[in-house]
Amino acid sequence: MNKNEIADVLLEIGVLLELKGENPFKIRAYQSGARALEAIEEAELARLIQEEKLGTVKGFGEALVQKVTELHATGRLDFFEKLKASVEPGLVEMLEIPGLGPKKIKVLHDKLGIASIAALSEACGKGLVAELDGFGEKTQEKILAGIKNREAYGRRHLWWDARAVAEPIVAGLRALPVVKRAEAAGSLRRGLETVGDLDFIVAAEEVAPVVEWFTTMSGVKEVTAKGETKASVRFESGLQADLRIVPEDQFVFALHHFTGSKDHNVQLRQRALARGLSLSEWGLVPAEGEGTAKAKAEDLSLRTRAETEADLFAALGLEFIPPELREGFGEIEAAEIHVNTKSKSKAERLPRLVEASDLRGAFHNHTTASDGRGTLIEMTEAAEALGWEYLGIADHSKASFQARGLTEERLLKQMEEIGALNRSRRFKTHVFSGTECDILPDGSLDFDAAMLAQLDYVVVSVHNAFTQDNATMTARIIRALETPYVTMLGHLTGRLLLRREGYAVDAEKIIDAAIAQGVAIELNASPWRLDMDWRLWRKASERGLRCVINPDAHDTEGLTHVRAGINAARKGWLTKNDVWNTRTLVEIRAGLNLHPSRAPTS
DNA sequence: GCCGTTTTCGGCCCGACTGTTTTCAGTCG
Repeated sequence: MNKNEIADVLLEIGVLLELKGENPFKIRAYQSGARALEAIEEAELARLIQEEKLGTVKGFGEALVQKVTELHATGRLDFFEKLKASVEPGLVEMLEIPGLGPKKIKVLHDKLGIASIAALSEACGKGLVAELDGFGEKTQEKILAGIKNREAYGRRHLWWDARAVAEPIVAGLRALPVVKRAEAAGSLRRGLETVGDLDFIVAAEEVAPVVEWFTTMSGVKEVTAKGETKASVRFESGLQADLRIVPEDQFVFALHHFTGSKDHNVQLRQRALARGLSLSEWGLVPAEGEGTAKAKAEDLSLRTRAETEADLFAALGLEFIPPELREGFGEIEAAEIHVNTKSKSKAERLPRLVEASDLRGAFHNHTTASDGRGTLIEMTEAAEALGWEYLGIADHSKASFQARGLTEERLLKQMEEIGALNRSRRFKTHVFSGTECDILPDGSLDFDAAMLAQLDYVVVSVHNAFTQDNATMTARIIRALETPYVTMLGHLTGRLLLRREGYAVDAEKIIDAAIAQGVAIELNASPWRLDMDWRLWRKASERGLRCVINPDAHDTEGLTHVRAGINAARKGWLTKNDVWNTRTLVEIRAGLNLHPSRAPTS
């Protein structure tokens, strides 16, 4: 079993133990074990198990070492099988209903024999749930509403779509006269690829006008809560938005708290405690002494002052941690301020993250020649408007028939057009001639070497036979990477967020092959791809993998998707130096090793 | 189940909200 599969088992064990009413700290141990596992590389895990050193990794004690070792070797775990058999599968699903946790589910199961959402819905309809001890009419109604909402709005939303909703709201809040500060928090601010709901934190002199504006803004379908300090609304799309209003001197603490992630917050609070401080959304105060943290936070003399999040981190001996890194994947250790920073290796320090303004172009873009909706001229014009020094055109190859893939003849014709456009000097942006060449099911390419050699660069991607097994697909892609003239691999897994799982691949083997061949892997910035996943980039980049952020644009608007790619790159700890298309035109030309017939004209 | 500059036991992040309750348990973020 590979490490991700093992991590999934540990998480599932956590859920099952929760339903059994186990000690919450035991459950947390399984969850943090799963998280720690995700941060280890496959080969590293194999080595640790082989050398019996897994126990030296934080979070793995005797019990987890034994379980992980067994899963790794045999793919089976007796403890897990027995546990699974002892819990009705329908109960797991019931956890997804808001307001229902393990305790209530246990009562429902023990007293009414309910073991599925359907049975629960029926029991609520008959009024049986309201009669249980600890339940009531309100709870019953809330459960019914939760079941209905789950069907209607149970899904997450693309970061790109959520951002489009959130940006005007932040602008609108800031424009209110009583508002001092306003920010979007939550997973949106962390740049996560999908977002559950929106969180807005506002510092204001008066609450009522802010709540009024928020609950009556356009697009609001339903006001789900409206109180003294907060309000919640739901939009037509099903997206929910929460507003929290705090006094100005608490703004930074609330913003940090609601930006999360949960793991990051837990770790930061532990760090605070180790320094005799208590951190909450109210402030940073001494942990010792009388009264709650909230009460102490109201005493200005006790509270650490923070104008910015940087102040908050500094009070805990840390550099500012950009929101994108706050996932609990080692950012706090990396942010520790050492008197002698040379005592930390590069990998242990907080990186200076790549920024949107660092990009000077991109390589994977389509035109009307294949399935794009912008012409070569339109796309170049748009790239110039973005200030790009270069634009790579990589239309589909002939095997992608459904996308009007180009034959050799059509591709040669397009190369001539691009050459003519460059020579005309109509645009400041230089256009590179490339292809998004299909990787055929056996790993050979859709164009032969003679054709590929004439291009400025070659992107290779999988567009068919998605159902091949992991080993076949991995070998297929590696064979393609080993073909001469290949510059970069397109979308590693072919996933479509919230719609389709990626095809099965061994990402680490492919990364190794790419590094060995000096081939780049793309970070496909299309908001519904963001593939290769940010969770893989940090390690891959440390090992020397070259990243290219490509929008995979199918129209002029699509070029702006690089912003989503920048987000993902930042979440993957990438610096400007790690991303190839931050290089200048001159550097890129040198790096492409262009065919003599296509030598630069300037 | 994990962990230790109070170390082999007794802790484990913190607080709000909700609904059901007369003092709090469960859930959520």
